[in-house]
Amino acid sequence: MAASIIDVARRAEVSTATVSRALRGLPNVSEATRERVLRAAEELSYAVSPHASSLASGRTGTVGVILPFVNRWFYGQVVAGIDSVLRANDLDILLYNLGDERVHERFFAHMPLRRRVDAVIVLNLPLSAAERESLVSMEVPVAVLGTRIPGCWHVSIDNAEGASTAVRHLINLGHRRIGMISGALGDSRGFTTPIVRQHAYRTVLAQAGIPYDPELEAPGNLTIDEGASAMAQLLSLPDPPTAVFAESDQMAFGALRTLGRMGLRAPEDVSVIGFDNHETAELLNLTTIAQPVAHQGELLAQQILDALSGESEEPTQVVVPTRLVVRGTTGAARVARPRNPLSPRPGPEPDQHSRTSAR
Amino acid sequence: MAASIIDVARRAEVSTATVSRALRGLPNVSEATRERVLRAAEELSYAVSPHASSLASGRTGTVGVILPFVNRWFYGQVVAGIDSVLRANDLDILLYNLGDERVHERFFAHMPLRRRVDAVIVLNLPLSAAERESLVSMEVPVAVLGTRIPGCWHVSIDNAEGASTAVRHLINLGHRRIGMISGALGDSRGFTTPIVRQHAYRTVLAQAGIPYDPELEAPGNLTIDEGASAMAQLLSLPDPPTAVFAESDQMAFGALRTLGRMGLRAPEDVSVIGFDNHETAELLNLTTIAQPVAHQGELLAQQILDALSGESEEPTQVVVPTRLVVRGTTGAARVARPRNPLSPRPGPEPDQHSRTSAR
DNA sequence: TCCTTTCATGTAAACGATTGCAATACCCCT
DNA sequence: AGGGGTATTGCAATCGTTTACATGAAAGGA
Repeated sequence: MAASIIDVARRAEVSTATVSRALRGLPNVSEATRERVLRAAEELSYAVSPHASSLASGRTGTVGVILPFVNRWFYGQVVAGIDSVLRANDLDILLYNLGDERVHERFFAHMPLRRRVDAVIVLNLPLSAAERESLVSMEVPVAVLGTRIPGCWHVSIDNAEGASTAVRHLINLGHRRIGMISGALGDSRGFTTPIVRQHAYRTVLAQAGIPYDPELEAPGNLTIDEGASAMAQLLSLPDPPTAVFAESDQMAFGALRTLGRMGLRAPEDVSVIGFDNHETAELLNLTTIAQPVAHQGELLAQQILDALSGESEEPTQVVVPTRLVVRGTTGAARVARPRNPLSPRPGPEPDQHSRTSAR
Repeated sequence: MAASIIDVARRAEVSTATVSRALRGLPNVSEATRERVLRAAEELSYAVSPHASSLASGRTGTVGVILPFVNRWFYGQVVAGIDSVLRANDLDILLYNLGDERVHERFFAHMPLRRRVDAVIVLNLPLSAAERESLVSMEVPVAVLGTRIPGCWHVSIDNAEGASTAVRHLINLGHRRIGMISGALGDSRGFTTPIVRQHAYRTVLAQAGIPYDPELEAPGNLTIDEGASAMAQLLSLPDPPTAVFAESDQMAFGALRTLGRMGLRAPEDVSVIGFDNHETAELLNLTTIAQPVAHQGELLAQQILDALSGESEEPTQVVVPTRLVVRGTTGAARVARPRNPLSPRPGPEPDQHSRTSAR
């Protein structure tokens, strides 16, 4: 059916070895021969069998990408970034969506990527120690987005810095009662990113001398709907926040929806800041912490290329900067104004801690 | 390094043939032997080499998915749908993003999927006749979303029906001057979906006796930004539309943004209806035509499974229904109201054509 | 008892490349 | 003319399975 290397060899009147060399542009093939082979291959519309090639050479020309969601904006962007640089180097993408817990378990039980890919890219997946172990035991370069794994390449943003900036932005606007919609998941799987951001939130508040109130932290699970209910929960507090930091834009969108449905406005009634700079953030005029999403994908892919080409390079770790994008949903705290139409409360006294931000 | 089938055979004291049969659950293996083999494989933590297996058997356990964008909501949803059913049947996904024109060309020049996948799923890609040809010449089942290709499996929505419903909705609300933001691309590649929807728009207008005005059709290229400028263009007409049908929600979002920035409101000043029921549509309260996106992915994958299992089934073609979702961005035409606060213009005289909708 | 089935297993030939090594041819020096 | 490189090319082993076919044993029937 499809022509094999033997057919090409016969037609070009050389051995299969020469065909192989000629086709892959290896040296030590005379120009005349190479042309003859190329022509023969062309005439037979020959294409190498990737499986045979992989079997013989050990290389697969494929990179496995494992991630928790394919249908979320963030991951789509990252994959697009990965794809663009991998494709340019003729590497294919084998996609593994491990969102479902059982799929996740099966994946690590059988390791279907074993001998199947030249490298692996892991996007933001919470992995147990044993799972990390089996990942590195595949003996191929692994690049990880988000969490750091010893021996693996690594790309991430500075989540602590980004979250701190967000909270500081609110504090600088005069807010003292600052809520947070966290991405801590209901299920047991531990994404680390939300935790880091949450920690930064607490730290910055503490630095500003604002007492910690666990009621101000509502879990949102990173979705619009959950963000909406989290906001509803926060607003139902006896002393609701005047500003809210949502750990993701999606949750911030939900928060804005709740606000709208309750007849409240941002930033007049409640300031809202998100995280990601989702494509819709501009549309909704959401203040947020921007991170270069697709670019992180490109960086991961580039690391893979480095690992694959460079003989014995050490894994690098790159941290890309975040950026505060001020739009319309954050504004000065109402306390700063003479009249305080909503939910009057005792203004907390400035305390003894140092404070860097202006009031 | 990694154990091979020979190691397992040795340890279980059988031949590799028996190992192969035992491991794949083929009949004609005694229970005792099967257990022995399973144990040996377990102890060596043996995993079959997919490449060797593919080479020998001809099956790859992989399905190629080719699409024009990975980072757009629609495609993410579809891929998620595909993934869920393919994964459940232990088929892997090889992702090909052919958004870039040069990548597209290279793809069809080299056919890198040839002998590499058991089936192909094509998402909404505009293909030339020659390209369709090379696709079917791969001799594997092909399932296509959107356009119909002879000999291929097919899933789509009824675009004409959906678009007609959208336009009829506006007409029923009393609108006579109805603009359209079309997805017709600037570049030469011909996605068929936008064209079908555009055609339906014209047809329904004609049926309602509304004269055709090419100025009311603005190209939007399916993005938020382009949708925004298309809306700006429509609003700058001497006689701007009172309602706009955007061929995609993304473009509708852009349209809403333009409206907002110009101080206009939907539906009071201009009614807007989109298409897709994008996750953000609910957030923005956008009236739209809903289509089951992820479900279409599942259907495509299911077709592939049918094609792969069923011996000689004929390709099926399934059309899934769309649904009008009325939200807050469409409302009765202003003309129906006594006062007309914005952009007064010469009310077009009722013309001689038949008219079904109330004024 | 002998012949025919049926079942379990082994043998060895694909599958379609890559690649280390050997072999040849050619060139340049001395 | 002879010797040592160097650039081309071919040979054949190898990668790790699957599978058609052969073999042999056990079982069943007449």
